Amino acid sequence: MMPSNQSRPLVAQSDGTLLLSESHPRYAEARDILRDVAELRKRPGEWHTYRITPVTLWNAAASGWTAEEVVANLRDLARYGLPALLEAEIRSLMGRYGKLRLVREDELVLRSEDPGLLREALSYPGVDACLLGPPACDSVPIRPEARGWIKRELIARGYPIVDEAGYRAGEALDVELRRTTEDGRTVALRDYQAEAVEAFAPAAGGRRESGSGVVVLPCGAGKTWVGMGALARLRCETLILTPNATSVSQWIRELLRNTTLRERDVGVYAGERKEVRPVTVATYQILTHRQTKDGGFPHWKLFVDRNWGLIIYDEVHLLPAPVFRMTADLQATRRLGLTATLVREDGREGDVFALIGPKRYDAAWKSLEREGWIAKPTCREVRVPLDEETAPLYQAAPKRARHRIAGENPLKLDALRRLLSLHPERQTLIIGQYLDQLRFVSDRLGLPVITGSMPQSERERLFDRFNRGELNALAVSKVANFAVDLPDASVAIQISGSYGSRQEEAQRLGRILRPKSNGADVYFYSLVSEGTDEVEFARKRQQFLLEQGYRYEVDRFVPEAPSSSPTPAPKEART
DNA sequence: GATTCTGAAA
DNA sequence: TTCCCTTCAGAATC
Repeated sequence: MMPSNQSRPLVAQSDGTLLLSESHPRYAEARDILRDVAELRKRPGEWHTYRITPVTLWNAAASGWTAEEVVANLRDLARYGLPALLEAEIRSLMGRYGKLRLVREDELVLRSEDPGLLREALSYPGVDACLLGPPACDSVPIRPEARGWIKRELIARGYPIVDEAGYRAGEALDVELRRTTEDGRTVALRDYQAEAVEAFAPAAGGRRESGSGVVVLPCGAGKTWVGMGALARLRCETLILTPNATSVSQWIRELLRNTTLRERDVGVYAGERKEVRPVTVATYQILTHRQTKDGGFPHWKLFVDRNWGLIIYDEVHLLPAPVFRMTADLQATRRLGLTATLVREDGREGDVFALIGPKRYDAAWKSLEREGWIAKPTCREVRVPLDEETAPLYQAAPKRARHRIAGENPLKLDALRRLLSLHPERQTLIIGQYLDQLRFVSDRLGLPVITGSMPQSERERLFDRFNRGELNALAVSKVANFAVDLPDASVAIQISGSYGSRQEEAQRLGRILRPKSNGADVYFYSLVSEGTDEVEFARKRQQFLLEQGYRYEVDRFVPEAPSSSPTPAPKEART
């Protein structure tokens, strides 16, 4: 029998760091709880590092957790107890959630049953400019235009505001999901998509503060369907914002195919076309475009051109700062954020929470995989040594230049050849960061390479050949991060990547996650130069996928000595 | 009038 | 911290 202190899987530190033992029998139970109340930071081996932050606690509170439940669960899991400091922090932060509420009375009012808390919150500089009149003991009238500003400002200071002031209905729109598409396929939301719509906009009344917030779904799980479901539920004129033009046409196509909207109801506001229709799809880019350096934002009027009842923010983790600013002024309009990850590289999770809303629904990648909605990937990191010429070059190079030398390690070509030979029948994408390297690889392997400078028409020709199986492998640059219409492959090999972008890693894996017609598993390889900074960068990039429950195995590529007979690379699996 | 090219911004 | 891709707008070219 285990000693009693070994019977618990978690070590909790007073700064909010939580260490979870992977091999512990209660690991799965603990992981499911930490998913709701903390975020995973590192997963290097036996001990997984989680972190509790104010935003993770408030998201937990928004989805119904009480401080008492969080404390009780952590206590039950913590091997050496829950540090008093951390417990106090959890109680204090979560205790504040719901204590400050924005409500609509005759006017917009910030209300609290805790006069001390309200006084504290109002004491911060700038807050008095938001007030419409003098504060009473338990409430204070707020200027309607300051609704977003005050939420954002106070959350940054540790005071979350629950917004129950409701939303304008927007112009009504007669729209529903079709029963079947024109080519006869049945239109229906999957269970998790319907649950997400329900969590965002409950059918009958429901919680007054829902109707704004974020739905988290993995790539390929059909986020547009959640958007269409919300549209059909709320039946109002809707503005949809997306990160790029490909995604704009995808939204338009899906809306026409699966809802009762007709062509004249749906508009594109991007590039050449500036249509404003009952449902309008625009890019973030056009909204943030400015004529001159000091000029305003000429396209912002789109936000008020019509009486939108709903704004959908696709890929909300990419929302640019200026659109955040604009969104602060639009708090009376319902907002739906869609994303595969709430994590932002710029650390503005608090802005998403305050200005779009709390997390309303979150489907774990792993559970969708079990149900067959996304493919099951095998992820391998392959360590490739530097050759005799490159190693001294790397050592001598200034720190800044090293990443590129490691990324372009010529031995990666041999490793690539070997990986390709493992899956000769599979459609394979080779994804890289440097155009020089991609051209080198494509030249040696006799493959076409697609980069940003290739015209769209030519890309499509290559995609067609790839989809028809005339081409087994295709090298692609960073276009892979953006082009939504990239064909389906079942093997992806990453030969170089940018400095630790978790976002990018998820996108690239997403390229192969669409379920295969034959139900086949898929493979994701990442080539990393051994003994270089790339190892650390790769670790950082992998973080998000590890958080979703994927694991990477580490192999070492052993180049064949030119004279000796070829031997297979010894495999050394690590976690 | 439509297209391709170019530069700036992020 | 670089490299890369995308987008917008206006100019050049057919």
